[in-house]
Amino acid sequence: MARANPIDKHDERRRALADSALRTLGELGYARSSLREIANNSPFSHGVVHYYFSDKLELIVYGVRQYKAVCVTRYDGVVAGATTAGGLVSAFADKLCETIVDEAPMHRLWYDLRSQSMFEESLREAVQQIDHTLEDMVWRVVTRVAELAGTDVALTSHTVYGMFDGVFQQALLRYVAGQEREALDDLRTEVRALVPLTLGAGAPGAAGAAAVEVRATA
Amino acid sequence: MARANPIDKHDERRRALADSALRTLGELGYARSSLREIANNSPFSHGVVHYYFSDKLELIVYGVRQYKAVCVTRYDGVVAGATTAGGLVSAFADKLCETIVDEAPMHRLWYDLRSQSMFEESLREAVQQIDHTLEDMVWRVVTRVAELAGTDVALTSHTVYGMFDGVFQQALLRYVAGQEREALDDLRTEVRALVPLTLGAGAPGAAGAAAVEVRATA
DNA sequence: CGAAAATCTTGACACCTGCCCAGGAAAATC
DNA sequence: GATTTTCCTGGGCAGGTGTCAAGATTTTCG
Repeated sequence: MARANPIDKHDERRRALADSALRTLGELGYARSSLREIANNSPFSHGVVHYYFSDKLELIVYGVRQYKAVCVTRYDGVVAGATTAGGLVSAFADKLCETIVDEAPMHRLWYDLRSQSMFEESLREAVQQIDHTLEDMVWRVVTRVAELAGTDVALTSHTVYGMFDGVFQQALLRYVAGQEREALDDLRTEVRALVPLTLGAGAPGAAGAAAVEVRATA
Repeated sequence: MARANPIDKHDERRRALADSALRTLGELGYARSSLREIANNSPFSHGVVHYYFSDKLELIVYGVRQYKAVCVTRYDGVVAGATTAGGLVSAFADKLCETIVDEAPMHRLWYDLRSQSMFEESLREAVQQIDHTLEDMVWRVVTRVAELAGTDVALTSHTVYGMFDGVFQQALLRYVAGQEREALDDLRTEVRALVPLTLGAGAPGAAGAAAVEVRATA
C-alpha cells in the first residue's frame, strides 16, 4: 500500500498540531495560551512544537491562517444558490448568525489576534492578508446582491467590509457576554437593513435599495 | 494654607498612577505590560501599585475608564457648534481622523482590552459600559445631523455605532501599520458617505440623505 | 535484521510574572 | 519634638513562560 509523501506527512502533522492549538487558543485567547496548555489539550507533548514550528507565533499564525482559509469560503454556497437579492441578503444574515453560534471561540481569537497585530509587528502581515480575504468575501456577497437587484454597490469594498465587520464584532461581543438571543436577532435585522444601504439607486424599477429591503424584511 | 482632602489626594494619586500606566499599556498592549515595566515608565516603584489598587486588572480598567470618560466628550463641541448637517458630518470625520493621529496608542489599547473581555469575564462589565458611552456619543452626533437635515435616523443607535466603530477600527489598523495617509483619507470619505446613509428620507426638501451628501462632499 | 533517519518525550535553563510584606521615609497630628 | 498615620521602597516568593538539547522511541529502508 502506497505511503504518503514524507513532506505531506510533515505538513499533515503541522496541520493537526495547529488544529489542536486552535481549540485551546479559542478558549483562552492569545495571551493566556501557553505551549504547555496547548499541548495538554492535544495528543502531543509541549516540546514537539519546536520540531514543527520555529516559534509560538508561527504556530498560532499558521493555525489562524488555516482556519480563516476555510472560513472565507463559507459564503460561496449562499452566493451561488441565491436567486433573488432579498433571499441572498437573508441567507447571508443567517450564515453570519450561524457562524457566531458555531464558532464563537474562533472569531474572538481572530479579533484578539488582530488587536495584537497593532502591537506586535510580526503579526501584521498575516493579519492584513486575512483581513483582505475577508473583505473580498463580503464583497462577493454584496456585489452579487447588487447584481440580482439590477444595480451596483455605491461604496468601496473596504468601507463595506468595515461596517459589516463592525456590526459582526458587536454581535460577537454580546453573544459571548451571554446575550445570545439579542445579539443574533439584532445582527440579523442589522444586516438586512444595511445591505440595501450599500446599493446605488439601481437602474430598473424603483430605488434598488428600497426594493431589496422590502423583500428582505418580508 | 488649606490642604487637600486626604481622600482627594488618594484619588489624585490613583489617577496619576493609572495615567502613567496608560502610557506603557498603549505602547506594549495589555498582555506585555508587566507591573514592573509600567512602574519603570513612571515615577513610582512597582510595589506601590498594590497600595492603590487591589489588582493589576483594577489599575488597567481604572485607567481606561478614565481615558474614555474624557474621550467621550470630544465630539460635544463639534455637535454644539454645528450649523449645517454637512458641516457637522465633515467636522465629525475630521475629529475622528484627529484622534487617530493624536491617540492611536490609546485606541489600540481599547480594542485590545475589548477583545480580552471576550476571554476574561472580569473585564466585561467595564468594557460594556464604555462601549455604551461610545455608542451614545456617536448617537448624539448622528441625531444632530438628522435634526439639522430635517429628518431622522433610520437605524438603531447600536447599528450605527457598530458600523462606525468598524470603519474606525479598520482605519486604525491601517494607520498603525504605517499606511497613515491612506487610512485617514479613506476614513474621512467613508464617514461622509456613511452618515447620510443612516438618515431616513426626511420631511422637507428632497431625500434627506442626498441633500446632506451634497453638502458633505462639496 | 540492523543502521540510519525521523519523530517525539522529558527535564532543565534562564527569565519573567503578579503579589505580598517587612521596614523605612515622609507627613500629619498633637 | 514626639507620636501616630500615611505612604512608598525594594526584595523575595511561588509559580509560570518560551526555548532548547539530550535521549528514547518509532519509522524507514538497504
